[in-house]
Amino acid sequence: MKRKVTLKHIAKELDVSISTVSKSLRDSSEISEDTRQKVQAFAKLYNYKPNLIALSLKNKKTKTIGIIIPEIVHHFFATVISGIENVANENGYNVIVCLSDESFDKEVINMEMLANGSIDGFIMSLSKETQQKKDFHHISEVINQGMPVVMFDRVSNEILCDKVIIDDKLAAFQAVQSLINNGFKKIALISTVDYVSVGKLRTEGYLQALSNNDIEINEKLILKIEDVKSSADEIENLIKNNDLEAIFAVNELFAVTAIKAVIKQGLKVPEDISVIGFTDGIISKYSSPSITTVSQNGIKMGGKAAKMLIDRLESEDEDEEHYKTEVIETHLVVRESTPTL
Amino acid sequence: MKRKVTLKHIAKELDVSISTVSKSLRDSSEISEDTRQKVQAFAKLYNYKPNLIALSLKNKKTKTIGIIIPEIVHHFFATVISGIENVANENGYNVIVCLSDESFDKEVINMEMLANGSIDGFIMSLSKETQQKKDFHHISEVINQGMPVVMFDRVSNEILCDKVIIDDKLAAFQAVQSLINNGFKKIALISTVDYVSVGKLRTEGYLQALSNNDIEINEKLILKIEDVKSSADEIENLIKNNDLEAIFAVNELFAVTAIKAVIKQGLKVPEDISVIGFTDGIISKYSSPSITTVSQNGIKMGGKAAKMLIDRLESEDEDEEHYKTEVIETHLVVRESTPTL
DNA sequence: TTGTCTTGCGAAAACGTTTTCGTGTTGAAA
DNA sequence: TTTCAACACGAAAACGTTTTCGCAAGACAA
Repeated sequence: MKRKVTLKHIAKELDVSISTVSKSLRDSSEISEDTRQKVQAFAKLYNYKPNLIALSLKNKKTKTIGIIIPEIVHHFFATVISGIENVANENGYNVIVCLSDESFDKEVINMEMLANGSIDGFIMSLSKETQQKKDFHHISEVINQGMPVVMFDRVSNEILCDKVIIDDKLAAFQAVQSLINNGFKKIALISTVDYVSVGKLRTEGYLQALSNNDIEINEKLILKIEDVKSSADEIENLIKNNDLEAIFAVNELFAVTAIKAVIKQGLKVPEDISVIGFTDGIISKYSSPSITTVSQNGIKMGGKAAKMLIDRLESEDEDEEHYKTEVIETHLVVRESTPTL
Repeated sequence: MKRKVTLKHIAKELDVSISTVSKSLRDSSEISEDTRQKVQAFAKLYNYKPNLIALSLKNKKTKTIGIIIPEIVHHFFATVISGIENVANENGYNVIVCLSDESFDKEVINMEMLANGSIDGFIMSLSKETQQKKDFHHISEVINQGMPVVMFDRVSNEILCDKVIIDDKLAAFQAVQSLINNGFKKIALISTVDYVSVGKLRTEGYLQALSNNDIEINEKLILKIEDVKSSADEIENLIKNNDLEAIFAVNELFAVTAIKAVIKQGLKVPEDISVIGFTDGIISKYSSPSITTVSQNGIKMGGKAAKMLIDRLESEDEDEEHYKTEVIETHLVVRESTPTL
């Protein structure tokens, strides 16, 4: 077991100073050709690699991006990480991932932990609890210390920083409009509780589409799921008690659960009831029937977020306070759960 | 924008030495009650938090675990990360995630990068390319430098280190045996190419089950998928050209693709053909029909791996060379794609 | 001989900690 | 009065870098 070799070791071995070694390795013109070659050869032989922690301390830069997301066993968030990682790597950055588990406290703890020197900037999506409490002090504190933050998907207007989102309302609107274009009028909505920002926006899109087409809004057709565990039963009741033509679900899980419920009633998708979901993940693709859904490109979102963060990190001129919000375009992926137009 | 406050700032402001500040904050008995309180009050007021990078450099410990996996948009790997993160967090560790993208080169680069001080130890699963090349020098090098490595799932016998696996062969054997118990004899296998260690082992389990029950092995019923893109067609042909009773697939994707192919042939699952998959992920759960599958508990695997790594990191006594391989138990989750027993 | 310029290298500071050791001041015991 | 311990604190080293500055030796010109 040979320990890692440092500049000091090399210096001692070659009987020169640490400075000389450092300069030699960085091809400084201060050092004679002779010495330089000798040092470089030795360093290569012993596989010298500079200690990144020491560099971080010296440069006050870690070349590491902190990611804080609610969960990772979730197709969308996984794709976002993948997108971030890609762009980060291309630019010589690593990513350190923390999970808030939808908990406010864990989000705060993780942020404070990482903010103490471990990373150069954050990319994050709010936990449900944080959105509910509307307490963002931990985030503004970090921003105040001069550490850039990029938020994605679950963002808040109360925080000034760069953001990457999709136009949830518009996307939902378009999805519901496509159902209306198919001649459907009795369209149910399966959404989340309102404090989840994206759930709320997608609900707004649904309402907008109906009212734009002079379809009366029927509260009985709107289901807001609080607890995922009981969602299957609630959805079954929704279908049983209403003579539906179509269902718009704000995520994949609700969509596939709806389809299973429809089938359980002895009805067929899409012949009897059409279903559109949100997020083009594994489930939508491999469900039977496969699910027509709004695709939100997580890879692109993550990539964009990483790019924005790195740009800000590497722009010397502190042209701050000029925050941008990027909107990633969505589109409807038509599959088997809706009639083909 | 107030910069982070350091010991030096506090020392200057209170007109004492840095040592005094440090000791005060650590409640050293060397410092008078008076000074201690003064310093602590000031530190609290200015929200002092020690710089973790400086601590890492001093202590030669980063309290960070490096994870290297082939991909993250993959339910199993995501659950493993989740399991690791959980245990790591409980023990005051962070995790830094790198993706090899199934590429040997990326795996090497990522490892070398992290090995230079950024982390205390690795948890990893081999990329396909690495398994194919059988080149593990980057891993043994790291181990040689005294950095502990824990491998999971895709491991290699050529590397001596702690490992966490499932008994792939046994699990596959049991799955196929359960099909045989149902009276099936014409059982197809959909597997990966052999250099993927788990694919190979699961194939062995399949073969073992057949031969244990004196069922002749029919090479035509064994499909080894090289390229995922063409898998759907290959699987369709397999089903079309053989009068199958059951299918055992070595992963979720192959299982769900098989089901779709069966349905496309106008046949029914499980009435005409039964299907068993491997890995209890999103797909198996939400497919229609839902899929009977071998569950490999990723959370548990990740948690175990993290525990093994942390134990090794924190055991002062270097009782090395005493590596363990933990086997996580699996079990068959029976769902709709097989007859109920 | 003196002064100046280059070349080649080393000393030291800096990043932010912790910790060991040294030291000056008290107060009390001898 | 002297001696010694206890107390309270500071100086400095250490972790591994990079970089600024200084310095010695030699070359060369005046």
